[in-house]
Amino acid sequence: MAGVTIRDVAQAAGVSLGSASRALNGGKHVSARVARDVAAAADRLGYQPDFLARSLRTRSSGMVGCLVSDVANPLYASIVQAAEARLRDAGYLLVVANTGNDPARERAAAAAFRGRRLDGILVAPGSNANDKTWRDLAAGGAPVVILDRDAPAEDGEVPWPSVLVDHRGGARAATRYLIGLGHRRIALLTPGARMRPGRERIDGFQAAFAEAGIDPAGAQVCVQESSMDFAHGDALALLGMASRPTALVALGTRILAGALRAARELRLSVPCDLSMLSIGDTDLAAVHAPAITALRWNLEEVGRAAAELLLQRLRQGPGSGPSRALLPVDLVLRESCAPPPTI
Amino acid sequence: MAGVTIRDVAQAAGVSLGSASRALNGGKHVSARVARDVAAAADRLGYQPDFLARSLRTRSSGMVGCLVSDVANPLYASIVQAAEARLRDAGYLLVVANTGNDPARERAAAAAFRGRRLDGILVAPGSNANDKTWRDLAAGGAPVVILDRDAPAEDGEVPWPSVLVDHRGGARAATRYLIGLGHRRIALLTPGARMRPGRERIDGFQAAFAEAGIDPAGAQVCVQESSMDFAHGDALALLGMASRPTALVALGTRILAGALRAARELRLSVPCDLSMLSIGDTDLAAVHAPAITALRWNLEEVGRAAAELLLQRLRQGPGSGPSRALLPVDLVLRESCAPPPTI
DNA sequence: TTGAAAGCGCTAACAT
DNA sequence: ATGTTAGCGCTTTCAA
Repeated sequence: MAGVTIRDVAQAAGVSLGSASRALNGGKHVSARVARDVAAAADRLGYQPDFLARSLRTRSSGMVGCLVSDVANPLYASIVQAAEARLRDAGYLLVVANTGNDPARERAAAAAFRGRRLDGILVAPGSNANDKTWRDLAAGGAPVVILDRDAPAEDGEVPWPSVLVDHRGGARAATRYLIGLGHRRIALLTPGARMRPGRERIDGFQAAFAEAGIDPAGAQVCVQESSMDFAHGDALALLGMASRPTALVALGTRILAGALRAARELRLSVPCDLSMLSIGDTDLAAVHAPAITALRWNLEEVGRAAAELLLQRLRQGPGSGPSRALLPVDLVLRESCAPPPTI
Repeated sequence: MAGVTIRDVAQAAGVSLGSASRALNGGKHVSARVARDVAAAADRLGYQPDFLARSLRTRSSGMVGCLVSDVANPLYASIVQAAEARLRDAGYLLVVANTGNDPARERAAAAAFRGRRLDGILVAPGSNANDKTWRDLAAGGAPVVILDRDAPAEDGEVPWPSVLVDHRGGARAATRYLIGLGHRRIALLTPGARMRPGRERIDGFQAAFAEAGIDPAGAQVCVQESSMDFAHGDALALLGMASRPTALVALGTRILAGALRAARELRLSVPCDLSMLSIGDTDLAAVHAPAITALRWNLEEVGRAAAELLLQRLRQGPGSGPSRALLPVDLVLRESCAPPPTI
């Protein structure tokens, strides 16, 4: 059952090695009789082609790598899931590696990927520390698609294919909405100001204030790691201030949860005393009472678009097809935002 | 930079191909001078070994496959994450495939894994439909570790290595706790009665009733898919009954969320009117107000233990080391359970 | 210890 | 259209 080579099939079918190979693959330049006999023999013997050997010849492994900081993060999990689905349909296997945003681990993974001849890479770099690594990988012939991160600096050549989420537009719309409700002091709680998503959010947040011609001092940016305890402390401090923010915009599950807890402890009712807006439409936001108004973007679409961009290059070569996908962010109106209390 | 073969290294170091290979690997039967020269040459040329070619010889790819229904499910995401971490430390790459519990996709993935010569497999089968597939895989020399599922029937040979979670014990403890609080009508909302986790939970749930000598009619088992809308409808129906359950035990995020929403709509306050207990300690359970009492088990440990079981077999051969890990389930007491209302 | 040579299973170029 | 042959890059005999 196992260990049946194409040789055995050829022999059993009474044809040469080459004919068997041709019959098993495209089927071009093969007579009907040979095709039939080979197929029959392969079937009878339970022949399973050895992709490894094939890869060694064709210099293509039929595998794609995915490099993110942590697949257990729901943000990435959906991306990986969607990318895998699309790639599997195209016959590729997906290799995942968690980097924890550690440049050394990123490099190690890149080396492992190259050594296994992975055909392409989906990556969300944790910094620009490894720009050279990605450039080498791409130069080595494996297309690299960037996931919602800044692309490495150009060589003046083709742009890096990347899937970007319009965090800036989202933050701007959310802030504009709150300003429209009458809020003048709003705090943004987000992690990672160094990475694209955080930076763009802060940018959009501040842009909305500027556009509205409102005192920018009311736009509090509170950068922090994505931990509930930190968020809780920060929110507590923020809401304890003399002229406290009347609205909070908080990322994801942990930070949002910390902020909600702080509001509860301070006996601030949402949305009467405090408006709350979630960046990312998590289960928590949807289920909380009151339901939290949220910024939403399509995570599956990020993975799918990234896979698509990669497949395009895998089939048509580098530089083919569109090189960027920009995904919109929507504002989902719920019950957690209201005009600020009149003090 | 790229395309440097071991040949080039040997030539640059002025030694034979074989010597270079020996020097680059174990370094046994190699003189100090050769070792030094080869290392220097490899370094200077930026030699990157080709794992594919090596694999073809050694019949080992340095990769492990992981087959689950959906990596985006937080339950699996953490397992994958932890397994990847452990396997990476051991030099393996992790290939993931989502099966959606579809037997055909499971078989396709198994074939792809075998074709790529993956060294081992971590799998959570969606049914017993593919027992033969797993058996073939194992017979082909790739150890198969089962993740919290029923193992395929034995051949009378070595038992399948598997990592099991004590869902039965957990459900029993939770139910016992609710009974102790005075509840006599409790509903269990869980998906997948056909799979091990659901079956064991139902088992433990009913066992607790039997032990306590309570009318088993009070133990409502409500099997359903893991969707918020379904759960919401089911919970609504359940709580609208004349003698409604006074406590709900609900799985994970979606079902729990649906149940919570139903309770809110019915103006049933938790825990005064209705006790709520979560199977799985999700963010939602921890963050909800009131915080939800939950059954918790260590997902990372599932992945880590599975990787450990696999590595054991990869290194020592099949049948070596322990073949089962049984992980405990703890009851985390919070604020969502109280004695039933006196009607 | 070292070099030469075989071969892992396959595809592709070259004959026929 | 088919058979033959030459590798892909590496490890591993087998001699020396």
